[in-house]
Order: sequence, then structure tokens, then C-alpha cells
Amino acid sequence: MEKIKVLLADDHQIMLDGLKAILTKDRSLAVVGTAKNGLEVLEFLKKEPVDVLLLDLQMPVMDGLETTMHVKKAYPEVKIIMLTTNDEGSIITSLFKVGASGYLLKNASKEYLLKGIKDAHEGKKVISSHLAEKIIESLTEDPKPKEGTRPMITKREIEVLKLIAEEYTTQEIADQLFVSTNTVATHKRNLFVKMDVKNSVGMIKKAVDWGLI
Amino acid sequence: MEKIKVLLADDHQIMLDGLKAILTKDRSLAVVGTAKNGLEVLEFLKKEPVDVLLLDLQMPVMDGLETTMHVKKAYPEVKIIMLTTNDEGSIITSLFKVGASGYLLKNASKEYLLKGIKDAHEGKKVISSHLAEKIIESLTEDPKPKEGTRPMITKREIEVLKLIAEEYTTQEIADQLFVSTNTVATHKRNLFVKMDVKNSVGMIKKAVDWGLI
DNA sequence: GGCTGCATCACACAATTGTGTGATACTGAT
DNA sequence: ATCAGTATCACACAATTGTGTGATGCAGCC
Repeated sequence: MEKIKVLLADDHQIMLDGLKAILTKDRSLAVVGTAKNGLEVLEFLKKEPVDVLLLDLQMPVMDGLETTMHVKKAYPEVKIIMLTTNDEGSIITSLFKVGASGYLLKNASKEYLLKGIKDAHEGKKVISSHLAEKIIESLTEDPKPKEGTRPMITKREIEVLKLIAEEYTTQEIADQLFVSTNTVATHKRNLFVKMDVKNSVGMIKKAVDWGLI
Repeated sequence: MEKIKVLLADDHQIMLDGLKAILTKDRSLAVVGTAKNGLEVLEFLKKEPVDVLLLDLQMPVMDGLETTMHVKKAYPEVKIIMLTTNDEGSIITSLFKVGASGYLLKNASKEYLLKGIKDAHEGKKVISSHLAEKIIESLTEDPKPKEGTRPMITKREIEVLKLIAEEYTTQEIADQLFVSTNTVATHKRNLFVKMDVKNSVGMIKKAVDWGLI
């Protein structure tokens, strides 16, 4: 099988040497070059094809994120794995949005790194488990923590809410829930008060905002 | 050190036996009981404390998600790891929202499972790497791939649309735009047709979806 | 100069939504 | 046992929304 062509980019020479030492030990990989910043990466790509790009997030001149955007635009087939020391987390999602294939901590094990490169080359996304955790947490945490005391909305009210969002009339909702229109109207008015809105339109907007529907 | 008290819940006896066999081999864990559904889990918790709960997602009577909610409400300190055969992905986020600590595939390795239990016990979140990947992808994918085929909406209509979204009545909108209520009503009905909705609620939902407001 | 799309308005009427007020019954927690 | 919250319903009435139909003026376009 063809060797996977890897390009390394990091502003620290020691890091480059270390990575190179690790990667060249693996028969299926070939380190075809190194770069000290994003510009050098782009220069290199003009001359030679690359399969996987290992990119340090923190670099002078052109950092990892910016480099990723440029590279992905000009050479979409190149897989990019970002390396970082500290897991800032906040930029992770934007990183994947611009097309990165992976995001690993520099202290990842040798095996994990090698596996990551191969997985990325096959089109998979790779992340350190620490980072996975971080993402889950950011996914879990309420985007609006200001109103921790968000009014409590009951199960039945949610049902009504969802049906309203689906453009059903009060009558239709009543039929579906096997209750009278009066009941539905009551649920609605309670929702209006709880959510502090004037009408169904405001309610549905806020419900979307709150992730209720 | 105190052993980690683990409760297993799965509707298949074989699974319970298998898990028990694996877990009891680890000195730091103690399987304190098993349950066949969510109700049995709640029953057990009434009598005996548990550190970590291994929960099958698919169960009769009371499934994993529902059980998690109940358990977390009554015993918030209990860590819950969900086990599943197929990775549906869609419910992952809601799972973590209700307080689960982990989500693992049943075919996870023994080591991974044991590590997961210990990590969860320490308050970490654990997920199978497959699932992490899934999440990343769903996070990355563009939610609006077909913008071009949208009906053309005029400047004036957008103005009306935004004011509707802000809970103004037709009368108020007419006043703000210095036109008659009839005009506003006409804009509205044109919007209904163009956006293919039945009422203002549907319109605002779609408008949010389309990024119009 | 004619066509099309946009914005404007009118009038009438049906349908739906929103409000005020009060009532009953069940459940879970104190 | 009492109390708070939920869910249910009634009735009446005001306000608002949605619909059907038709009309005018104005711009930009071929």
C-alpha cells in the first residue's frame, strides 16, 4: 500500500523533531516535510501533494485555524489534524466547521497519534477523549444560564406547545389530546404567563430559543 | 479504598450475567444488584445506595431515558452510564441533558467499560469514540444546504415579518410602518403563500429556520 | 407602450385567538 | 390532613387573525 504522506507544522523545532521521530518509525507513514508556520505550509503544498497535515494550533504568522481555512479551500482533499497543548475547547467547533479532521492534545500517546493519522486519512474525525468530554459538557450546559430559575413548564403544556408550533388550531389540538378546547386554551394562557409573552408567536419563538421544541 | 457500588439494569439476563462476570473481576468494583427494567432500578435504590448505574437504553416498562430522569431527580449523586447496541445518536444530547454521565456501545471493550465506570464515578463524562465522532459530525454539518430555492421575499414583507415576530399586532405594525392594517394583512397573506404556512406561528418558525430574523 | 411585480388600500365576513372568572378532581409533598 | 400544583372543563365576550375579492399607482423592463 502507498504510504500516507504527512506534513508537519509547528513553530518549535524540538516538537518537529519529536514528531518526525515517532512517525517515521511507522512503515505506513512518510513524513514528506516540515513547516514552521502556516505560510510555509501553503508554500509546501504548492510544490508537493500531502495526505495528512499535522498542524500546531499556536503558531506565529499564520495560526492553525487560519491555515486550516486556507488549506481546505485550495486543497480540500488534505486531511488536517490539529495539535494543541492546552484544550481551550471554545474554538473546537469552529475548527471542525472549517473542515479539520481531528483535534488532539500534544501529550496524546504515540499509539493514539498514529491511529489518529490513519483514521483521519480514511475520512474519520478524531479527537482526544478529554476534548470529547469538553464538547459534551459545552453541549450539555445551558446556553442561557442567566435564567436558572426558568419557569417550570409541565409535560402537558409542552405537548400543547409542540402542537401549536406545528400550526394546529386550538380545536385540532383539543382533538388530538382528547380534551376540550377550553382546556387547551387554559394551558395556553398558563404558558403565556409562565413564558412572559403576549401571543403564540412570541411563545413559539421563545420556545425555540429555550430549546423546548 | 471503598469499592464502587454498581447496579446493572438490562432486560436480557445474558447481558446481566456477562456484565456481572466482567465487573466482578475488578477488585475496585462491587456489583450490588441487578434489575430488569427502570422500575426495578428505582425499587432497588430505595433500599440500597449505589455509586454507578449501568443502564440499558432499550428496556420495557421504563426505558433508559425515562429511568435516568427519575433516578437523577431522586438521587442526583448516582452516576449513570447508558449502554446501547446501535448508536442512534439523535437522543445523545437529550441524554446528557437529563444528567447521564456516559454513553457507551455494548460492544465496547472490557477495559473501556471498566475505565468508563471509574471515570464516571469521578465525575467525568464518558462516551464511545464512535459516538464522539457522530456528535462532531452533527455539530459540523450545515443545517441549511438549500438556500437558493427559497421563494423571493420582498423588503417590505421582511419588515412586517420581523414586527410580527416581536409580538406586535397587525394594528401596531400598521402604525409603525405608516400604512393601513389592510396593507399589513395583505403582506401577511402573501408571506403565508410564499412560505407555505398556515398561520403566523408557522411563519415565524420557518423564518427563524431560514435565518430571516 | 404594455407587462410584471411591488406596495398600497377597501370592505366584509368567518375563524381563531386571547381573557376574565370560576369550578372540580387528582397527586404528591409537608 | 392540608396545601400547592396540575389537569380538566364551562361560558361569555373582546380582540385579532385570516380570507375572498377587487382596485389603484408606480417602478423597471423589453
